[in-house]
Amino acid sequence: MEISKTFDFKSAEQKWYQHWLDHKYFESTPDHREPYTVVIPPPNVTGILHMGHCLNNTIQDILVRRARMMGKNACWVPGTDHASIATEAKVVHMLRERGIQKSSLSREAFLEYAWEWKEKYGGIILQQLKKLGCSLDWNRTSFTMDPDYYQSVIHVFNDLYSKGYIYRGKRMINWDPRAKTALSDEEVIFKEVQGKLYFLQYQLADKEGNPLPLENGSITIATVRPETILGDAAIAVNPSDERFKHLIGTEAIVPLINRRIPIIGDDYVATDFGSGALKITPAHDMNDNQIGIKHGLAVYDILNEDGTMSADAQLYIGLDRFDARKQIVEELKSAGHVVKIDEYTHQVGFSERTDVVVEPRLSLQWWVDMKKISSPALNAVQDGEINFHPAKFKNLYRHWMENIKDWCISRQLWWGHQIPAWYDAEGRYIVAMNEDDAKQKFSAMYGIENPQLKQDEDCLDTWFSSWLWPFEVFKGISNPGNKDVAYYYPTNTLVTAPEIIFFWVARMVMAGYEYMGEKPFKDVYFTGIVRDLQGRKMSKQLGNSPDLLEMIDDIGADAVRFGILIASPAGNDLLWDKASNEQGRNFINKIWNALKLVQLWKERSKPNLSAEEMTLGSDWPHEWFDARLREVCTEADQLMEQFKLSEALKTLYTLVWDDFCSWYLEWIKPGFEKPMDEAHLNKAIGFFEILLERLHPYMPFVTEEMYHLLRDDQPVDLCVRQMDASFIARDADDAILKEAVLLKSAISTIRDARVKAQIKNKDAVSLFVAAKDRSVWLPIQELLCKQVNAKAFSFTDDAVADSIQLVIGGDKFYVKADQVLDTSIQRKELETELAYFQGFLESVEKKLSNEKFVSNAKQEVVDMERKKQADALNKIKMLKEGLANLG
RNA sequence: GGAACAUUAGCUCAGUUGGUUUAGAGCAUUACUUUGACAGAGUAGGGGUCACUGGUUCGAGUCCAGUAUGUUCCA
Repeated sequence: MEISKTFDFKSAEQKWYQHWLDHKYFESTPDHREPYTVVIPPPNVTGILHMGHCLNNTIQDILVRRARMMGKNACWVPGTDHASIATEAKVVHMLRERGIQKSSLSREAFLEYAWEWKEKYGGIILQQLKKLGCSLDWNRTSFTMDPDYYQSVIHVFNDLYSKGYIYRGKRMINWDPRAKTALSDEEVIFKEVQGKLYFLQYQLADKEGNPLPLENGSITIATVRPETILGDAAIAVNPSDERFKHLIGTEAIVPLINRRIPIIGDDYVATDFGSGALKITPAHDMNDNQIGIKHGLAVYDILNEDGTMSADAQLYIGLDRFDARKQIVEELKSAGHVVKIDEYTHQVGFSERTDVVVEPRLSLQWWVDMKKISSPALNAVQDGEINFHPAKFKNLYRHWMENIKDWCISRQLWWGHQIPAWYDAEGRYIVAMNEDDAKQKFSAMYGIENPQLKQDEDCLDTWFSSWLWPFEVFKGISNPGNKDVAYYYPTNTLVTAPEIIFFWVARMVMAGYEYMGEKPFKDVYFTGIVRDLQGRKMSKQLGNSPDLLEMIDDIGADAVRFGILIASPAGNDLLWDKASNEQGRNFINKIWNALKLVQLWKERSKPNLSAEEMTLGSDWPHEWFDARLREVCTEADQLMEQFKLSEALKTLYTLVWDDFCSWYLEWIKPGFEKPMDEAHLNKAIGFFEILLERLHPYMPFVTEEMYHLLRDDQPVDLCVRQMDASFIARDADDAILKEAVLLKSAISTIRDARVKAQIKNKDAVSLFVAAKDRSVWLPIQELLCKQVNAKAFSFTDDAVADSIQLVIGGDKFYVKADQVLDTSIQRKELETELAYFQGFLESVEKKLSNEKFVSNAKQEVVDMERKKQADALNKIKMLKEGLANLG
């Protein structure tokens, strides 16, 4: 068959992915085999494929394809996350383009648009994963807002509530005073703002709490929001601060409203910022709120929903916060409280939606009491029931789990799972599965017939649904104990990014134990963050993320997979560069050319060659490659077990490029215009198939294509070919591996000597060996001569005149050419080498003459040093002889 | 502010309980050779006081302490 000059990835990718789908290779149903289950970290339904996905899903595909070829029932479940914030933003954007305001719509109408958007644009990313070659079981595609999934989320909320694990509580949130809504942290955009830092003087109070005149002492605080002093509950100083230490326990007076507030000590206060004294406003600052809780301070909420001053502020009631700021500064100035005003640049949060300054504000939210469900999840990782790769994340996980904070699960959004709580007009509420259930429960609890109830407007945090993912994709909650969940759960490996270890991984572990009584996965592989060459995280904002689909189109999915993986050390971030794709493409080109060579041989092959036709008599190269293949595959398997995917691929890369292409194929190559022995050829094809099989999980398309080109009657597709476990299990033959090491080094050394002595390639040389053990050279002498263009090989006991002397494997080698040798380069080489060994010998002898070393070090270490000494001495002797021999 | 992790050749990284030929690989780079599988291949070379400062030890890239820098997560 005619083979194209290069691999045509475009047609191959299209052809083989469809072929695999047609043959249902990716579909899994429970059977007698051991399952290997992976659930995809569901990408946002709004998402498009970027480099992070590429890395993450390439790794999963490698694991899944490998498991499939190793006799497991591999099941990789695809799906998407409804991503409430991101999706709602997209929908709002779409509506705006159509001239519709979200606020003008009812919840139902808005959700209709949202579903319309989801059906039309959602899940593009799943189609893109096909381009990458991902072997997902598409029949199992899940979505976190599928009807069953939705019900399961509601069920879990009810269940946790009834167990007392969910409660309502006040929390500081980001408030958008224009939209009159809470914002998630992700919706707050921080901008650097040139503002003013006001230094304000508070009078101190006497024992009765009456203000002392300013001349009798005062305390100065610094603030950028002077209007908030109306909400002050305390002044805090650092207890180690000599300037203020003595004031702790006394009181100060809030200017203008004359509120008495305590002066407290807290380590939180930075002594070198502002004046060193910090006003505490628990209702309007995140950190102040924490300090307020810690010290049991009063809370004065001075702002209304729309950002105007509230009655609690006492002054400027109904005035906008910024107007209030201007006025209060003037009043404070005239009352003599302003010490100075500095220019000050700081970060201010703005609403992504309305671009107004966000106010921190206290509000009622739903919470999960994490301490109640976290302990099995902590233990599972500590005890190695679940393994993290790399293990360093275990510490991070433990630290977080031991200091776990309650989880705020309500979000002021519509797209998502609506919180299943119903309220009456008086604010009494009930948690239930649905409205009827709620009415019934409410009547029973409060003794009210036919209550008028309204469901909570908010929806649940997206993670409150995705933490059920590993079992709910198998309907573990909506259809408990079904065949699928029993078979596939717990899953095997989760591949995800370390930044969501708390948001997602830890919570899945908790949910797994809470609802399945069992861990959700055995291993967690954390990928690195993909960065550009400047070390910046790849992101949409920076625009430094390459267009993945364009890249696949350009260079092929296999090259992209190779490129991202080879650059990806286990657990470290990777600096990705287009050049690694090129390395992938070059590698594909290399194996493609190996195929072309084998194809060429096929055309010239015949059985039972005559003596003249034969280039190579022995089977030695095949025996060696067989042993080498097993040795390297074992090594690669071990690396895979340790989740060192990148290194495993490097190992196979070297096996193919060096051992197979550079050595093995060269060794069995027939002489110019000579035929190929059919038996040799079949051996080579057999090895080639195993190499393709090993590479398939990493580069599925090119390997499948080549596998079929290698033999047109393949009994199965490579995608589902089963790796021969017994092949690997056999121990590699050590003797032949050692012979090969000797052969390779002999070839390299002699080739080097030929170059240095400027012997032309076509000029044959004669080899003489003064061997201590002649038998080691016998099996490899034929190949050695073939590879270095030697016409004769003989043993000798004496030095050979006018030759180049080399040392290979401890034996003296003489290379003799027919023409006069240029020995100048050779001489220089020998002298450099001699200097090296003399320096080396010196360092070894220094060590050995150190009595403390000889008496304290382990015997074997000392012996090793003695051996080094002896070897070096021997080497030096031979080098000197070599120099003498050059004349 | 707290915590975790990292720092080894131009780049990306290995380096297992401290000793295995005066630090290894891939990519990149340079020189030479070759052009009958190879948008190339072969051979060789250059390039590192293993971030810094101390300490433990006969011996430290490896262990300990501190410093610096970077990254991430949490505030």
